[in-house]
Amino acid sequence: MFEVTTKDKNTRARTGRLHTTHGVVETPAYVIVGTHAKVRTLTPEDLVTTHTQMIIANTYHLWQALGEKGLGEYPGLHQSMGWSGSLMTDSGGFQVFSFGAAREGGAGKVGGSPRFEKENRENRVTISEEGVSFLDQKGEQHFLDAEKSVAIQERLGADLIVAFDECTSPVHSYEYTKESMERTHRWAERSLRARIRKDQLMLGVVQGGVFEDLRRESARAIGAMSFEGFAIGGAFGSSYGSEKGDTFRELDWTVPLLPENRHRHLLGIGKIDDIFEGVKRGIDTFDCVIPTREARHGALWTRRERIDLHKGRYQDDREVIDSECLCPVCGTMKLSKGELRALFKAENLEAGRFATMHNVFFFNDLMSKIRAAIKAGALEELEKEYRKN
RNA sequence: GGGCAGAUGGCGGAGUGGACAAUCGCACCAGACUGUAAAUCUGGCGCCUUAACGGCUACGCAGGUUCGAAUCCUGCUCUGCCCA
Repeated sequence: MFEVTTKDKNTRARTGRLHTTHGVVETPAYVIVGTHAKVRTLTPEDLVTTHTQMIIANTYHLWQALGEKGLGEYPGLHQSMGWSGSLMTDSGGFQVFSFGAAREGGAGKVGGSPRFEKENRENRVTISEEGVSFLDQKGEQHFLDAEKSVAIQERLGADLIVAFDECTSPVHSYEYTKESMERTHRWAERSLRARIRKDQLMLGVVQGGVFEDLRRESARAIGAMSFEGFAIGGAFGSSYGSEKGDTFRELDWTVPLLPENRHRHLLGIGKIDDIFEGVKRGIDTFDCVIPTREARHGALWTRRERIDLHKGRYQDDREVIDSECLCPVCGTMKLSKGELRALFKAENLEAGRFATMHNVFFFNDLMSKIRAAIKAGALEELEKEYRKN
């Protein structure tokens, strides 16, 4: 159940409370990614000290890791992770893209170039009306469809689950995107029908790529279904990161067509600027690997800059990452950039953990400040503090 | 004093007559990362040139052999080990 608690006067931004079986998520909120039922490098205690409200795990990866037998005996994500807060699982729909079109198309879902140029790049996914067949590295096929995705998600036991969908690529044609979207709508209905448990919330996923009429059509279709909430997924393509005007136009097209009093999630986004853009367009929750992955890669987010600790200039830096930050690393340990850099250089695994703690705290703190700003009618001022240009 | 081994780009360390400005690793520089096949990947890394399959200078120093030498020869300098 979701309730809107405050509405911004100038934008579609709002604060809210998402009630799950494991508590209340104050929104707007950042959902921290823990694909394999673990937020990489962090302990369960770290999740608490970083003020994490909700974590998202992944259906496809856990299904593959656990197997049918493992799933049957699985104690549930909460117990497995030692996490008593709110959890969600993605449906596996993103893997339809990341193992499929992303590999052969050479595009990320937000445009751009292939990330691993040397790897073999054949599409390992076969999509049909029924579902999706994934070819693993041993050459075996694994079939996932709406019913199976929901069944797995019910076994995993997150508070919030996602209807099975196909995440399309920004380089997909209009014709393909339309065909895929319509199929995703059918999968959405199948996902709803496949539910057995009553204690989980389910999000339907709006697709439609970068095409306005498809996005609107998808928002209307998915928005009319009996989901507890809605997610916006797929390609943002050319709109993403553009300098002017059209940034997140997909949200302008879709959010107004979704039920006002239900939860809205933006799948797989984002960075600081994206968060503000999303919040202003009425998004309640976000999930993204940026805080955790970039932390492991040595990149630290602060209000003023993004610090790449691998740079030699931080070798003898005695300052903490961010003197204003109250995270365990900056506020309590007071670890300097030079010290943290040394840990990275020594390949000490604590480096990734400390960096992740900082970034996760940072994004959770950003959301907290956004909530306060919306309530105070000061969202614009807050945004200026975080966006220098 | 004698014997042996070795001196290569910021460091380590390949190369032992042409395809070497020189494998590779580290360090460094730049970039990427957005529902995680990612604690990862890409590019650069002698100097000049916007750049180059362009020019220049280079493999301890000085000569020599050769069409051609980081690679062979001679001497020198230095370093390590061994014997006196």
